[in-house]
Amino acid sequence: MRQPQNTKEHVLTEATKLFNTKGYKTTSISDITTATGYTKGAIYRHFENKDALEMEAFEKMMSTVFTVLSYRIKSETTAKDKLFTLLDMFQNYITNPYIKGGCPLLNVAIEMDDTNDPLKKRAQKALALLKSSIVTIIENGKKFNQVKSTVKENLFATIIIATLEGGIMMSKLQNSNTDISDIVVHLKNWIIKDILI
Amino acid sequence: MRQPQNTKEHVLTEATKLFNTKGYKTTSISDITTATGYTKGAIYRHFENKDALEMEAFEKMMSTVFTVLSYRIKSETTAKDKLFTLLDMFQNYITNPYIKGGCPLLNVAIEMDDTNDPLKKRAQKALALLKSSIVTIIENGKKFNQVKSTVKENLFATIIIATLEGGIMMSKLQNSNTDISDIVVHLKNWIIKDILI
DNA sequence: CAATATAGATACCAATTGGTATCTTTACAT
DNA sequence: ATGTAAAGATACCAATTGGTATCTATATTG
Repeated sequence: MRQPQNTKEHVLTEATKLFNTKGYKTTSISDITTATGYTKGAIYRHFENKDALEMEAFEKMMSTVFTVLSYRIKSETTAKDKLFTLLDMFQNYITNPYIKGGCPLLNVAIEMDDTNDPLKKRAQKALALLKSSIVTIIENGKKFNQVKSTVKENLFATIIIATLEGGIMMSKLQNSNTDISDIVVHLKNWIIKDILI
Repeated sequence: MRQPQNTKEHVLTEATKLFNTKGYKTTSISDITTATGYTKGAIYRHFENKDALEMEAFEKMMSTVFTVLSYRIKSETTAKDKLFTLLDMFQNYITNPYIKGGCPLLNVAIEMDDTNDPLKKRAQKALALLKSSIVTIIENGKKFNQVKSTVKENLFATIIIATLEGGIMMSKLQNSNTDISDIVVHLKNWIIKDILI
């Protein structure tokens, strides 16, 4: 009864780390008890079951990342600055990680193969949200004559996300940041050359 | 004693399917016994342990894919045709899969977090091989005046792979082929516009 | 200060895990 | 046809899995 809210947060924080590095299904409850120092009894008081813990952990990661992301994007005024901020955040997420283990979205997308997995459905929503925020930047950029009218916003968003996520995969596999860094530079050059007016 | 070679191949084939969809660590030996109809005794006669099975399964996937890939690339003469063939093969691997579950390289890269995991090391080699075959295409393309001399072959290879793999991830997450298809079209246009002479 | 509700610890559960020892069956060489 | 060696089946193992029932300790409310 000491600080239940604190306990839950602590469990969630450690579980998040483990899920994003070891994987969701391969992280056991006892992995979490040893990481937190709490017992099963404590964990199951705060989470109905392991699935619920997984979901809350993923949701925590996404919400923190999207909160910062949307704040930073709103702080910028031009389409260029908004896009570059987004790219920088992706790069920074890998080179100077707040949570280790790479992109949570990518990790869930690869680990969950079952179409009906609630976690997969949640990840689909997250991807859609990320995509739509890029689409919005382009749409507004067109309005204010900062982005070429020929740019297809949906395709653009797809390419940006795919290239970043692929770069994250390569960096993760090779334990090196060069790939994701090179890719961000390339995407910036491409945006300047072919996207912006 | 019926057909030991056949049995091993059968086990390997089913294990491969399971590993590439369910995941390596989350696929149990009994998953494989039910998929093949064989018993544990049969499996452990052909494979020293589960790790060895995982490794052989991954190696099988990579070797078949690289065999076809290098054959097809060699069949083409120009840098453009070689690159387009490679892109088409990636797209086809997803839209009309020989093995379901997406790219084996991507799957292993995300699932294996332990740097010393032999499977991860094997995947690193596979990525290096894929990269080098793209680099070679560009190098030869330059020699024969088909590719702009300003193209940085290593960066080019990184971008191609990252974008493809990211597209595969997106298609896998959304159970749709539109992303990977759109991305292949985009990469072809980019190659024509900025890479080829 | 006492009563109550609840956070967390302990001890268990059946099911499943990777793995092994052993038994049976089958193909093939003699 | 028969003996042998290897292929595969059966039956087990300890360890671990997610989960639960219950017990204890503690913070808050009256």
